[in-house]
Amino acid sequence: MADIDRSLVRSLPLFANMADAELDRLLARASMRRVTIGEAVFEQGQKASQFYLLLHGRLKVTQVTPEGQQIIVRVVHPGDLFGFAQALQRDDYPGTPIAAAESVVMCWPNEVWGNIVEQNPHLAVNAMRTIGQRLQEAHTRIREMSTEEVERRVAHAVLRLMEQAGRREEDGIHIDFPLSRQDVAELTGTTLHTVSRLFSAWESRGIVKGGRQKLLVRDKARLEAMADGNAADN
Amino acid sequence: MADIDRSLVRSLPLFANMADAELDRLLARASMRRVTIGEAVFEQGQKASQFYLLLHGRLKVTQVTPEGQQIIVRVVHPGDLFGFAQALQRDDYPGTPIAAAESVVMCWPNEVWGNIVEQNPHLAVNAMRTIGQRLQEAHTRIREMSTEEVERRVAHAVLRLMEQAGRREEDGIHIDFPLSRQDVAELTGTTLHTVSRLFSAWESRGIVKGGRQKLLVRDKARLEAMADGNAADN
DNA sequence: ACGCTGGTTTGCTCGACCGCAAGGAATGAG
DNA sequence: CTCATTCCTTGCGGTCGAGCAAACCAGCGT
Repeated sequence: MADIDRSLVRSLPLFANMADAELDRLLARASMRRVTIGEAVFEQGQKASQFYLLLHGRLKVTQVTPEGQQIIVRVVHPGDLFGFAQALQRDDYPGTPIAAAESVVMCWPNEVWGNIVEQNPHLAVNAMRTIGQRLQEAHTRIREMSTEEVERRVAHAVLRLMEQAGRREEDGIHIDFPLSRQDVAELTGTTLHTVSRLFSAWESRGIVKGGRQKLLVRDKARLEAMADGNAADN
Repeated sequence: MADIDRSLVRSLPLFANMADAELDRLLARASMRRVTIGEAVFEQGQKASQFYLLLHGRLKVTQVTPEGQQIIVRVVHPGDLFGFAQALQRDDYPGTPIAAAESVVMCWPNEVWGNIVEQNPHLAVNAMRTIGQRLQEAHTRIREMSTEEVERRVAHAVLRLMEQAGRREEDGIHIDFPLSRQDVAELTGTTLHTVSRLFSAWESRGIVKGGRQKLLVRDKARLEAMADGNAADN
């Protein structure tokens, strides 16, 4: 396998304060893979043999319930770890990461993890922070789903996507990967219909501008006001 | 401060494969504290200076929204770590752990964490597993809140409590700490009224038996059937 | 024993949101 | 260009569960 260039990952916070030599050693055992839109990196329930890092693109991690209902557990952004199942003490993957945009992932065999941690506690600490952050996000989501009604939840979700995947454009901030109404519904625990209705309403008030698998936030302030519960009609 | 006996924690999975000497060194830096029912170990938003381990008792970790709505983020059982805010890259505590029963906690100053990890990667790995498990539980809860209607969610929550805090009794399995309807509501994202109604209905069908801050599961199988969506009336 | 406090039960009403259904627009394939 | 697929919109009716209100009850302190 061809060597992987250090510069690809050097800037990631995960590898901050890791010596070049260490990093090279780590990269020597990694492999890379392209994932085309709609393709799954691995499948829920499959035996977990590797763990992954997203270099480029965007993934949505989905879970399906026994009844066939689907939800999006989280969105993976460049620089995020995912599929670290064995760190979670399980031998199968709990979800399916699907490429929402053309993506490039990097992966290591599971056994590497033990070595890494032994030799480089920094990385372990960083990884733990990452997982900790996930945990907090999850709790935030639980709190929102428990206490807020749909409109506010969706507003929050959109704002979060904006932070994580927003891209400045002439007339607002664009969510920088294909995102359907259905996706937003699965992120917020509602239905595609309700999301569509909400977006329509917001668009007529000039807060956002929608499109096929597209979303543009024009008035961040008003959206935040809504998310924070200020009724804010007009 | 008096020495803390190794036997108190030896059996915890968190400290599995940790040498006695190491463990003693760790315990030497720990302190212990009793928490009486209703008392908070620390408060949400407070600066995080220590991290904790629950030795005995039961805690419910609550968060309050800006609007004053309260939810229970999770229940802490003996042997669980909690308040590991700095591992999550934040300097304040995200929630308030309140004693639901008389409890004993153990705690360490934050700085200790770094040393521990450096000297004992095992512990880091174990801690990560713990957090990973939390994350999974959170995702499970998100999935349930997204896809299941209230009755099934509550059934799931009760079953989980049963696993974690159940105690065999003559005529069923008793949840071994004071748990109000309100608590269950805050765990499942519903209202005390709805929970009360559900429990009444279940009781009349012989599935559970309620009491003031008490709950006894008489027919686990039927409860599981309900949680799994089998309508199961009769 | 008495009255308080905090937990629980239960009825009623109403609204947010889901689910269905039908149609419309954008995109890609042949 | 046309067709098919996929995504989006919108109307309508039904319902689950929230919210309010009023009792009720158990346990505690005095």
